[in-house]
Amino acid sequence: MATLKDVARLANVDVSTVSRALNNTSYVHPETKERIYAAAKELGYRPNVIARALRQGRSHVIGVVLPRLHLTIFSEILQGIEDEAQKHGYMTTVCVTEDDHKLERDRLARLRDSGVDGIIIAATGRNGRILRDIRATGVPVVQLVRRQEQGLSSVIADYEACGYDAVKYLYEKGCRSIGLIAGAQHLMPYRGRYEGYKKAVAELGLEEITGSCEREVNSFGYGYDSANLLLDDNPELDAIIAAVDVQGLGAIRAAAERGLAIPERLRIMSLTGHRVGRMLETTMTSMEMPAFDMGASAAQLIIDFLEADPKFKPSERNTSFSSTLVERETT
Amino acid sequence: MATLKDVARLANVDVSTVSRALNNTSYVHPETKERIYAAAKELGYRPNVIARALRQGRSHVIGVVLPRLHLTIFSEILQGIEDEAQKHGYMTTVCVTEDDHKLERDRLARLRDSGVDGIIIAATGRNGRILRDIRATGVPVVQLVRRQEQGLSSVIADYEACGYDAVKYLYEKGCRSIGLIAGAQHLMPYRGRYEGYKKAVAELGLEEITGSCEREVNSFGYGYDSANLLLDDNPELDAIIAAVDVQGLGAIRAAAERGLAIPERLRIMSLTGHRVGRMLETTMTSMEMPAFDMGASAAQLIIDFLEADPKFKPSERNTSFSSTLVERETT
DNA sequence: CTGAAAGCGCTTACAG
DNA sequence: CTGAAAGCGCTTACAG
Repeated sequence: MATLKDVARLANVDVSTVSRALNNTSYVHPETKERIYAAAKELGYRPNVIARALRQGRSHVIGVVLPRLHLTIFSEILQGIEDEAQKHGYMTTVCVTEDDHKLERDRLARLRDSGVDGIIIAATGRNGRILRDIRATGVPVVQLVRRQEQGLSSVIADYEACGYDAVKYLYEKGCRSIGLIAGAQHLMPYRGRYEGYKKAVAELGLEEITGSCEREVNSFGYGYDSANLLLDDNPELDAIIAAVDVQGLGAIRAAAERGLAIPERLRIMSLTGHRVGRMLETTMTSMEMPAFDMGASAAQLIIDFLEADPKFKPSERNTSFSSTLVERETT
Repeated sequence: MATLKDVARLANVDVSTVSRALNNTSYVHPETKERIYAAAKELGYRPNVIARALRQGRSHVIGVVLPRLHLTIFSEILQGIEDEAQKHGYMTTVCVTEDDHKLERDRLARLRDSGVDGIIIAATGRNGRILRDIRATGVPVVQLVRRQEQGLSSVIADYEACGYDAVKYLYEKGCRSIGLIAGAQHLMPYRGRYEGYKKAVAELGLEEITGSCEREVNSFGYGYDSANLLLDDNPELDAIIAAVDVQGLGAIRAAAERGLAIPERLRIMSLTGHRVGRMLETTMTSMEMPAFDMGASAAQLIIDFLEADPKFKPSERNTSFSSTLVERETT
């Protein structure tokens, strides 16, 4: 690979001049510039980003830490992050934690040591100390989807409204026995959805019916088992609200196995719609959050911070997006 | 952040000694070592990987280029890659191309310039030249899933056997009019599956019935439209083979809309099973490739190359994995 | 067994 | 408008 030095030699100038010309970082005589560009082109010069990173103390890499990608909203969110990052010349490096806080800790350590410029994370909520330590060294950290920590910026959706609106919607459809697959209550999205559900159920004078099980929360099995428990305990149940789409798939499957007609006998919906809901034998009603925009927004937050004047670094910011109900066949 | 220099000062030795002690790269007196470890610990020293990368000319990052992650086998494959990479101290940076060769070209350029040590790619097949150029600079390149180029190592599945076995299986189930959703014939997995299908159909004396449409190939819509075309043109059709799961979802949906009972009236299966097949209202039969292992194997190939003695760099290697039929409810 | 020096490829004050 | 020099934080021959 050709280096700055090679270009400098060919163009008959100093490396510093080449650097200035190529980066447009200060005035260079047009003729000199011309020569430099020609030389760079001839040699197929590509700047060594590692050397640049070392010198500038900036790697132009954003670390992204997510629980999982497959069959979750996170793969759509990630697209938003990458899109925004690429636009501004940043690369992205993604770590998947499976919601295991030890894995998460390990990945965060690696990211820190690998010199990422910023971190976007949908956290387990068990590594707040590390996140704050990282933040304290000047590396911006943005919480995504889950606002688990105080003092760190965040981009989330309005989960409480999701839960609330879903109940109201199902009530209007005629449902009077509405079950919620509750999820992990130490994670704010699940907690928020439950709070909204609870509020609506109370307002409507309905019974609170929630179910959960011991399996990994963001999974088909969790939805399947929880739906079965709900249906066992509440034979009169006429609606199930799942927190996320894969849980909804599990609930649909459970209903199918029991021969419960959807939506006539049992209505099912998810509070975190993503693409899969539209692709089913019976398409699934869901609350859809603007996943792509949320990802882009998180990346924007990081980049704003990084590109800001060191004297005026933006402070903590918390953004909440609204979800919208998309009606399909399961209700 | 503490640097080597800080540690050296505290331990009263030269930075070079600290480096040797911390990296175990040559004998250091036990007592000195002790002092150095203590100093490093006290300062919370973390090596600056960017500086190390610049000095060693190795970044310990593997670039991964994939068409997409959502609802494809690639998310499982990626887990295999990351698992293997992490084990050997490599990070991974993932780019998604949407099978757009311009995007792919751009991402490859970025990866090259960002100094990745190796590249794993499921390519569009339109940037062979660039891939070979990258390979020529000593950066190992492994083709994954799609073996589009000669002269570059690859990890694939036996697509032809998949197509062949699927037809034989359906024939044994009593099917005599078996349609194939063909997919993009310039991509080797689709081509291979078609060849296997063709061979089996010929052996069995059946009619060759294939369908395709103009949409993005790895999508629900492609499966949905193709299935509808197949069913319009061949009312007697009693089986549909989809290349990938999302196409299968599309076919299931199309059948459901037409009121065709699955599997009694129409059998449907996919040749690239991943997790979603088990999560459906009617679970889907599929050929399952060992996705995780394939990813791990690709990463292994890259790492073997990188860790090998410069004088004995391993040469091109092509690995093919077998798929296994998993029978579910759609057949 | 350890130190001093060179250098990876850049950028950026500092002169002039 | 451009050059010379320093330095980012490491590693690694080279001496001794």
